[in-house]
Amino acid sequence: MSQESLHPQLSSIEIETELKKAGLRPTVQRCIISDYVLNHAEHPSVETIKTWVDKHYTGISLATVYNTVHALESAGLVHAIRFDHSDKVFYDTNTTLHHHFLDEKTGELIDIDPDKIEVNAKLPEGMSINEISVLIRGERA
Amino acid sequence: MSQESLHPQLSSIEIETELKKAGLRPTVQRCIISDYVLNHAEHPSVETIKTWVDKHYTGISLATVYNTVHALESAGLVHAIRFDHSDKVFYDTNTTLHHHFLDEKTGELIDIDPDKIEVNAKLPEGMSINEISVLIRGERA
DNA sequence: GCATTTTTTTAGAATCATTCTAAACTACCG
DNA sequence: CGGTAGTTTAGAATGATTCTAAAAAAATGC
Ligand SMILES: [Mn+2]
Ligand SMILES: [Mn+2]
Ligand SMILES: [Zn+2]
Ligand SMILES: [Zn+2]
Repeated sequence: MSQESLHPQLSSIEIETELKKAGLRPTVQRCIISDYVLNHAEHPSVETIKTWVDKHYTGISLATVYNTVHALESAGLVHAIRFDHSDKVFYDTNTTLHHHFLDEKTGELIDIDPDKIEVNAKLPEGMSINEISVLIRGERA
Repeated sequence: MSQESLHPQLSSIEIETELKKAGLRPTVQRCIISDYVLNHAEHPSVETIKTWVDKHYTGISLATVYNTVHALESAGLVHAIRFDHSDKVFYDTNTTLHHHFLDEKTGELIDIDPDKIEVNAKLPEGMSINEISVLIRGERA
């Protein structure tokens, strides 16, 4: 199974649809940012997004990048995640439960399908589980 | 097995010893802060530490709290950790590999002994594992 | 002990990520 | 059109953290 199967990419047309569905006007800025975040990036930070946007377009403000990721988050299209190795927030396109592999050499963060990781927890009495997330640190050949 | 068994507490005397062993002078400020962090707190943030310190002593600066947790971190006596639910760094006294349970009601973060959680990962070719950490979100009765 | 040197502490400034504000702009609607 | 609501924007504000440079304390050497 390829990596992409975890991240079904939306076409540019579908971006507009998703934005509208979420009650957001598909403005030119939102479409550009959302297309990058939802279709082309993996776990980007706001800085990553802004850098990409600046390289490909002109005049999109940092405030709009923040506004847009917040809007996408409220719409449930991305999740905000944090890791020990950075003080930045990363945005995860994959909003279904999954795990992560952090390549400690490159800093790359890779999704791991939940059925690739089996977790068996014997918790103390009275602890109920809502969600389990696993972070594996390692290296890729 | 009690929670404490995961966090062998050092006596106040041992704090001085640990600081010296790490090449740090056991100054009064460092002893106070380190005793709180290593013996009495669990996963405190700098804010938590400063608040506690201010309540029990006078004239210890925020800069010294930062300096001290950084010194403890360099000495390997604590680990810095971050979670999705907060933009603050938390300091973990338990420097051996272990997992965490986050009580989503109270925000409390509880250590889970690694032999209470079994993880079985089938990673793609070429990914080697250095470390696995599990975060369980849920509620305590 | 006292002078010298080194380490530590400190207040406040600086930085960095993020959020807020308020004004300019754009889209939609009657 | 003209009004209204939604959006973008620059820059200010905030909050966590780091830096700076000077004062204080501790160690060292006579
Ligand atoms: Mn990034
Ligand atoms: Mn705290
Ligand atoms: Zn992911
Ligand atoms: Zn812990």
